[in-house]
Amino acid sequence: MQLYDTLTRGKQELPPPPAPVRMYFCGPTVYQRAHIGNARPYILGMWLRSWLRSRGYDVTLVHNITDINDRIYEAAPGASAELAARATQWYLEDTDLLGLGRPDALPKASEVVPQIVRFISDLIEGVHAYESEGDVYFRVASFPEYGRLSGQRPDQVEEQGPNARKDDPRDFALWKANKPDEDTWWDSPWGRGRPGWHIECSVMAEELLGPAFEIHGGGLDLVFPHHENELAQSRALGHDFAQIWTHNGLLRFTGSKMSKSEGNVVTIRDAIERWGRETVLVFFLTAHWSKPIDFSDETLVSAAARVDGFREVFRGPFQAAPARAWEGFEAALDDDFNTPDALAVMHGFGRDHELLRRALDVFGLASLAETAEAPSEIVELAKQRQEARAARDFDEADRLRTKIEAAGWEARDVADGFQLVPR
RNA sequence: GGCGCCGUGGCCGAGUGGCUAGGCAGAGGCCUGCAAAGCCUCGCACACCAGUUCGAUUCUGGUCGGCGCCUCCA
Repeated sequence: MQLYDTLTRGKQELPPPPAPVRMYFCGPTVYQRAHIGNARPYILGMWLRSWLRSRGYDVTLVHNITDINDRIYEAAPGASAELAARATQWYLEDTDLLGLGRPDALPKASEVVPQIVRFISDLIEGVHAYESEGDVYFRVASFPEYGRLSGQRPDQVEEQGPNARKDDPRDFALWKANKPDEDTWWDSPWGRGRPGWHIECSVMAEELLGPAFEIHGGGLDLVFPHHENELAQSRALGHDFAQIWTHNGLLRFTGSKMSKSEGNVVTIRDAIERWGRETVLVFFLTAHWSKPIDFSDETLVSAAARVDGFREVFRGPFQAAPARAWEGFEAALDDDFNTPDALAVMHGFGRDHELLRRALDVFGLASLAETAEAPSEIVELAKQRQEARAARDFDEADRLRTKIEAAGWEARDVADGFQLVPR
């Protein structure tokens, strides 16, 4: 099993099963309803866990929730904690709609503040951090490896606005002194304040997975500065931290990135309400996880057609796939979790219900194998239609078909009678 | 200014130094009372320009174009 790793810019091999695979995926900042782009790392994490477990790995997936952040203070002056709690609930509800279950742990930044304080204290004890008027900053110059993950050179990074508290404009905040309009804070050796953005992830990951773990995931837009800084903080303390960094491509919406600041947002709920959870999942399956993907009517319509196609397979007779067909599926996913390739293999399963069901199950799509039972009154109409056809009264047969269709079912003639399929 | 990703047939999208990706949409046919579903058949694909090579969509360099990041965006 290998995965593309941002740090080494190449595919990295995982040790063979049943080795432990500890995964940390960066989750959302909770201050409003999550958009469909936020779902990508969540879905990727859940799918990877599912696949690796079926391959015999001992998998632990941690997916964090950032509930301390400027955006939250801004969005709910005087009630930031309440908003964070509510938006956390929204996120859980919305991702639950995808039907993939939950990660093994969903830690929140606000629950690990004491550990964060300890982590920062350790950095100050070395040469890597310093206190300044109630803030604490990471000293980028103290860490020669800085920039390896993102390829950024600290001296080339765009000039920031002046901040007199920093020794060097490239330094980043580990702890921020409380401001008058910030209604949530914690006490610390440096006074009242709250953690900076990046430190929480280093702490939560190491808290739950240890100082060295296998996979760290998140959106491509987090490579710099977020993940670069996480890596710097942890390595500066001598921790190995993540071995493989998986960064998922971003969703595009009418050409540009879907993001809250662009205002071109479709929430997870909206997407599922409009397209259904299966179509949304298949949509994500159609592109490799590391590549950008366009959220458009065209791509979703195409995904919906594919969903119908899979459902159709289970309505027809069983026919065994060629020998070794499953191996192709395994090979596709073992090679950098190539879901578009796996999808092509799945189409090659033909009418082998068993194989297709097994494959769909990896992605939480086993529901596509379930065939719907028509209500008795519809079955009755279909029987009447069969009689009309037998009597060669085709006007009556077509009238009944129209009636069946109006009730949401499609009457098909098959060799030994009829078949009713939801429309 | 710096860093990174990407350009494949109408659309989506894998992949490979020479051997059919696949799906969606479309055209024709078989089947059907008519359909639907299914099955069969079909379409000069690899941004551009050089180079390496017996041979490049695949490697190298450049050009053009799209996208992302540059200290609180998944």
